[in-house]
Order: sequence, then structure tokens, then C-alpha cells
Amino acid sequence: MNARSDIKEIKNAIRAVGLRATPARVATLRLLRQATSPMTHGEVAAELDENGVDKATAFRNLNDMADAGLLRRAELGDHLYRFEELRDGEGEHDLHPHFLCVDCGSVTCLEEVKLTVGSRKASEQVGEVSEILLRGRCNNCQ
Amino acid sequence: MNARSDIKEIKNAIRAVGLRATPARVATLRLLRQATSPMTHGEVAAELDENGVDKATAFRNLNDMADAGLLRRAELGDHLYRFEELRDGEGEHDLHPHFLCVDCGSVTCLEEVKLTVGSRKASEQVGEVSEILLRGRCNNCQ
DNA sequence: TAGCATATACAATCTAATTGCAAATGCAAA
DNA sequence: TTTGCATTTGCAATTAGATTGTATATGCTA
Ligand SMILES: [Mn+2]
Ligand SMILES: [Mn+2]
Ligand SMILES: [Zn+2]
Ligand SMILES: [Zn+2]
Repeated sequence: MNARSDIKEIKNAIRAVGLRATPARVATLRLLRQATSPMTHGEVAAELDENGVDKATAFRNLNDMADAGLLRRAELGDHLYRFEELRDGEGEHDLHPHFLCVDCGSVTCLEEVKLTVGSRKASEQVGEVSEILLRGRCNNCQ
Repeated sequence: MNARSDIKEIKNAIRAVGLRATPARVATLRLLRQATSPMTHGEVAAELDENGVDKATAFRNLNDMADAGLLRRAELGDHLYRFEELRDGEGEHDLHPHFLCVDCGSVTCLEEVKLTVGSRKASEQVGEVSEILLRGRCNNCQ
């Protein structure tokens, strides 16, 4: 509810995956929880810079938390990494798709998007699909 | 049929989009026509390097031919650009999806993959989808 | 609260991609 | 065929995102 208990919860989440709950990591996860779409390393690093956190530290923390299974590191086809917290119970599989606007770079999480049965069969002949990405132009950019 | 007439045809294709048919460009398009999947800038540049073509030239040519509508510059979510010749009549829209193996980086062109009707509706609320990308692990990498 | 593995700051490094510019060249017009 | 000139090229420098090395600082457990 309040900021104090939020931070408690954030520290717990970080420790639960075997990492130390440092100020930089708490600030990172708090940022990502406030965000409505995945944030780039640059965006996260810029925010944490105001707290005196180095960008190498910011990036290492994002990668480490992703490796630990707390975050998802998404590559959306614009040569930037983006990070979002994994929903409770969302594993490496059943990751939700994203939409990236190639004009403005905005990202939308798409919970319900799926392939047709035929498409799923066709793609499974090639390999095991773990991620679906849509690209195009968002409504603001039409 | 033979190499001679192939090269004629390649030169024609390059000139048809308003560009000069230089040796570097002919070699580039010939490479892409032989390839079975889109090639990265690095792959193209490495081949052309043997002909004494500079990588900046290779990249400029790939970008210029893509801007001219002769090639497609695809971003498949691994921070590399890949290039493939546009099929005859394949415009900016109706581009076929790709599958990228996150392990070995291999790419497969998927002609038939589509979204379910519901998914298409859901994604159109966000914007106009022009590209679909699947990521996962190919059969070789399971 | 002491000990130590983990995490941090700061600087250096890596790779893909791009740019500036003078010299070279494709090609259309003469 | 030759000429004129815009386009293209080679080469070197640069940019930007991401990563790494390392000495110091700190979270956390005992
Ligand atoms: Mn998301
Ligand atoms: Mn393709
Ligand atoms: Zn947009
Ligand atoms: Zn593979």
C-alpha cells in the first residue's frame, strides 16, 4: 500500500531470487513496477543516474535480475534491450507478445495475441516458438 | 540461366530503382539471390571484402538498395540488420514473417504464418501491424 | 559486529553502424 | 567515343549501445 511496505515487498522479491537488495536494485524494480511498458537500459540508467548510480551498474543489475528470473529482457527489433518485471507465474515460456511502433518506439504489451492453429503448426516445424513480436505504426503515428 | 545473363538481369534490377549498377552492388544482389535466408551486414561485408569492397560501402549499398525498395532491411531482434531481396510484387505491406533462433541465430522465412482473427482485432486497436516476428529455438538447437 | 562474498564506481573496451571527405567511376549526352 | 558531372567508393574517424576489468565499498549471514 504505502511506500514503506512497497519497498519491503521489493526487497523481498529481489532476495527471493538470490540477489542482494541494494539501493540501486530497489530503485530499478520500483521504476519498472511504475512503468506501463518495458523500459530500455538507457531509460533506467538515466533515472538512476540522478541517484548517483553508474550506468554499468544499472545494466549489470538489469541483466542479473533478468538472469535470476525476476525480469524479462526483451529484444523488440530496434537494437535496444528493454526490461519488464515478469508477471507472477509467467515463466520463460508463455511470455506475452509486444507491439513496437517503428516510428515513435512506443511499446505495448499484448496479453491476448496468438497464432492461428495452422500457423502454429507451420512454425513448430521450424522450431519451438517462445516469443511473438509485432511491429508497425501505432495509432498516434498513423 | 547462365552467369552472364544473370548479371544482366541484376544490373537491370538495380538500375530499375534508380541506382548505378556498380560491381559492389551487383555482387551484393547476386549474394542475396543465392542466399536461402536474409544476410546480415557483416556476412555481406565479409564476402565483398574478398573483392576489395569496403564495409562502409557494403553497408551504404545495402541501405540504399533497401531505401530504393529493392531490398528489405529486417530487424529480427538480435541487434543485427539483415537484408533480403523483396519478392516480385511484395510491397512494404504483406511482408512475410520470420523465425529467429535465439541460440544459433539462424533465420527462416515463414510465408504462411498469420494471427487469429481475435488477435488481429486486438492488435489493430494498438496500431497497424506491418511485421510479425517469431523467436525461439530451432530444431537443431533443442 | 566481524568476515567475506557480492555489488559498485569509474574507466576502458567492444561491436555494429554511420559519417566526412577527397578521389574514382558509371552513365547519359554530345 | 569522349566528355561532364552527379553518384559512388575507399579510408579513417566517429557514434551509440552494451560490456568488462578492477580496486573499493557494502549487504548479509553467522
Ligand atoms: Mn510486456
Ligand atoms: Mn524472408
Ligand atoms: Zn508510434
Ligand atoms: Zn538454432
